[in-house]
Amino acid sequence: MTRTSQSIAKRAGGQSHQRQKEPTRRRAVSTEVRRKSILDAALKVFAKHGFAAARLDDVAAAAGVAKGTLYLYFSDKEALFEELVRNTVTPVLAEISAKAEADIPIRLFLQRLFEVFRTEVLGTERKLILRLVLTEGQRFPRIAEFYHREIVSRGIKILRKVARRAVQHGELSSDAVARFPQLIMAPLLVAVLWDGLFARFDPLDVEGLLDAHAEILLGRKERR
Amino acid sequence: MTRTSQSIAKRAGGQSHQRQKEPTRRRAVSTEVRRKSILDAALKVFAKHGFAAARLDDVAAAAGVAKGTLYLYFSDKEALFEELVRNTVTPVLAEISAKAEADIPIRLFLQRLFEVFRTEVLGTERKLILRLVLTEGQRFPRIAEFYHREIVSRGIKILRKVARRAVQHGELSSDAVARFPQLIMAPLLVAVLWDGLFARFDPLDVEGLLDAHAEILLGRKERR
Amino acid sequence: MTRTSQSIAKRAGGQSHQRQKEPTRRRAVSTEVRRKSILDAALKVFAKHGFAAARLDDVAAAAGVAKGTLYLYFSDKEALFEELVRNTVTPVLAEISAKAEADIPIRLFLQRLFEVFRTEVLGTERKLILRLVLTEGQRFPRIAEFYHREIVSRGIKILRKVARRAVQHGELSSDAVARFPQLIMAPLLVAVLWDGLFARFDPLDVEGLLDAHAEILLGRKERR
Amino acid sequence: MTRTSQSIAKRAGGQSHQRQKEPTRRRAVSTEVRRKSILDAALKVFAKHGFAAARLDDVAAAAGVAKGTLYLYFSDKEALFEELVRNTVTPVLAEISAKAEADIPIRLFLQRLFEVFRTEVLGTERKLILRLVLTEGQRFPRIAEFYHREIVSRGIKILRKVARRAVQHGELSSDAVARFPQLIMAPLLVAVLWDGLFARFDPLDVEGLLDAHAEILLGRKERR
DNA sequence: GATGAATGAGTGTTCATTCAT
DNA sequence: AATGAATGAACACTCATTCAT
Repeated sequence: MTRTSQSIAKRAGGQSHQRQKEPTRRRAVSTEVRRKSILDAALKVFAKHGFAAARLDDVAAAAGVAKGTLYLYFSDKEALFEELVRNTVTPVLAEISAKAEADIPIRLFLQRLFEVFRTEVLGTERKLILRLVLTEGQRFPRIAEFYHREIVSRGIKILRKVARRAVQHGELSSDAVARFPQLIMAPLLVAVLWDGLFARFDPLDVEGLLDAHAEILLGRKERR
Repeated sequence: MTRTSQSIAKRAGGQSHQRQKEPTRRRAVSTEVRRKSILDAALKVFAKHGFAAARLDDVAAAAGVAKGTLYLYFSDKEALFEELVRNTVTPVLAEISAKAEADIPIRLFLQRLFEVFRTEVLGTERKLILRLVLTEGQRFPRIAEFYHREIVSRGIKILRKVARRAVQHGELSSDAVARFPQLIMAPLLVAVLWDGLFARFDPLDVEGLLDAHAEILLGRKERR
Repeated sequence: MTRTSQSIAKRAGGQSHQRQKEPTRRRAVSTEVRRKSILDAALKVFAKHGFAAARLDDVAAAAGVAKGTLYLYFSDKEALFEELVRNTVTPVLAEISAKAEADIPIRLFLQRLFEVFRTEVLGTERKLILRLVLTEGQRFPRIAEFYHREIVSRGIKILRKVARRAVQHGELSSDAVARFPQLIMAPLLVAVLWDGLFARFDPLDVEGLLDAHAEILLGRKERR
Repeated sequence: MTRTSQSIAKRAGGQSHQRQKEPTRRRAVSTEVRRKSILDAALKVFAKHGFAAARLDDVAAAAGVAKGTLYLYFSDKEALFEELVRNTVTPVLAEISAKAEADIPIRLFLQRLFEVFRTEVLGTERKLILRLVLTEGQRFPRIAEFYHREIVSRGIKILRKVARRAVQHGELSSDAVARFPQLIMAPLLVAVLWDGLFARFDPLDVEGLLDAHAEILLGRKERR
């Protein structure tokens, strides 16, 4: 229930044997490493089976630790899942945000946004996280809220700003996208979902999809 | 594995028009009614907790039947879930298809499509089914495949036809939508997901979203 | 729990419609036939799965009646099982008894006893009943007691009489068999058990076994 | 079907003579002890109710462990039952075999065989195992096969060897027993069955029975 | 009498969580 | 900190029995 893992804090105390800094620091490193390996393992297992059907046994096995060890790093299954989302999620946004600051044409912005999404999300484990948020978020209000606060609303703000500027610059003929920046992201999410649902028997040409999407958003054919 | 012995004939089937005996008809009706009430209950429970976390006890209670009764109608939890999707899914498409047959302007078609989606999906339990397909489909290949075959691929075909016609009629300036009809549906799916994830603290103006979407697709402001 | 089946008794009463003898008698016949077919089915199913693992669904299906019908003939699963044993068991003994009455040499008696056992027990469904008694009897005191009273103790009495006579006639050199007539039957039971346990991969030459057994009992080689 | 994740290494295995760490050895011991207590409990419960009607709840309770613990030691109910048989079964044979090696007169051999059987089987829990094999073996082909391979066929081989030697030595006037060593064991099995079925109201004088049996086999009265 | 849909107590099995080592 | 054996609540599924028709 507590969303912070317990034992890490404890680390300072205990330790009757009077160890000097060396081992402590070594421990500290190894602690972070272990924590990371647990989260990696958890991502694999949660992505494959979903939250409810995922077994902590499998997570522990995949992480190469004992089951009890999980509870030294995360208070329970839910906390592990929530931390998983919190951990993997943030950095991408910064990148996009950075691209938006520069006063580039929206055509270029979209091109880069989609490119980043393709390489940094679809091509990586972030795709799994995103899918987990979409599929499990409803049952995890804290995750939904966190994701909305940290990612969605920020992303929307950025997109809206870019769109407004494009309208002002005459790059976009309507403010539709500025009012509903979700329209920019919708096909990206669909790509993620399609990949999980139908890719097996009907793969999606994501690049083509995003090109077409940009074309529509910009109201004309893009040259690439 | 399962050694089912008791079992009720699946669905009334042919409905041989005029059965003579009262009891038969009464049974048949009552059987269909009960089946329906189980599916209704299942939808509620699955939609709320997801497949894995849903308890058949709750389904039975919500349906007002004993737990064992579920097994007279569905061989196991998975079968119940799959039938749930199969049962609720089909009719909407017909409606949309009908609208597409008439040689109406794409502007009008989109308007009606979105209207049907808002009233017949978002406003009903179909929203829950759709969400279940999106969130659980990955773990239920049969459901994903069924849904793709019966709904998605058909829907895409219809949309593509409409889009092609619109291109020929000069209503659309590019064939982007014809190549990726998913772009038409993407915001609708996002609306469903948003509703489940963020509506609590950041409700989405679906009508506004869809208007803006139409505006973008058509490349100009719509008058409504 | 009641060891008599209920509904058969009821048959006399009820019947508001005033039927004459004809239908009643027809019913009576059909009742007995049905009862028999249920017992036949029960034997198959109990013999295959044992009492606890046998399913009344299967019994009903094999008997060609509805599940509820079983309860018109037998008060519950136990009663059905007990009646099964009671019904099939008795007649063989009479035959053996008959053979014993005649003042035949023990050599001949044994030869005939084994022959009857081979043809009337091992070759028939009685083998299954006997095996059921041996395997399930411990959990069904009433069956064990019934079987002991009706079959075992009577059989022992007969065998003892025959053995005593043989001792008096000098056909047997010791009264060992007269004291423990079980020794005559032991290989027969072993044959039944062996058949169920090991016959698949190590069939038993029952005829050879019984010949050898007779040879030992009589203290010399038999000519056949 | 089963997705066992926790699992304790089956049996200590090689017992690598000298382990250094206390805890390892303590665990090992305690593990073996617990395993044994579960098997003991299982024997009681299976012997009383038979396999199908035995409840693992009862086994766990009798073993003084939680129900889940059973699954740390045995993959499922069947495995528990099979291991039960495998575990308890072997040692007796060695004893008998040992007695057979010595070139003792068959009269003595039988005397000792019966004695061992009375004290080491009838007087112990092995009686229960033997009875379980006889009563449940038909439904457990692996058990039947195992028992045949490990016990029955070996036992028969030993008995046959002894019998042949006795024939050669003129101790037995016929080779009947050599051809069908089952005839030696039959009364022993009958004793086990009788004990379970009829002992309540008609106890069997096993010693007398076996004496009489030896007398018949040897063709003359034994002096004891 | 006969049916078979409905019941619900009962049971094998799983798995998140704890805790002695 | 780490382990992994132990726990026991939880849950899917079964099947003897009932009863309305």
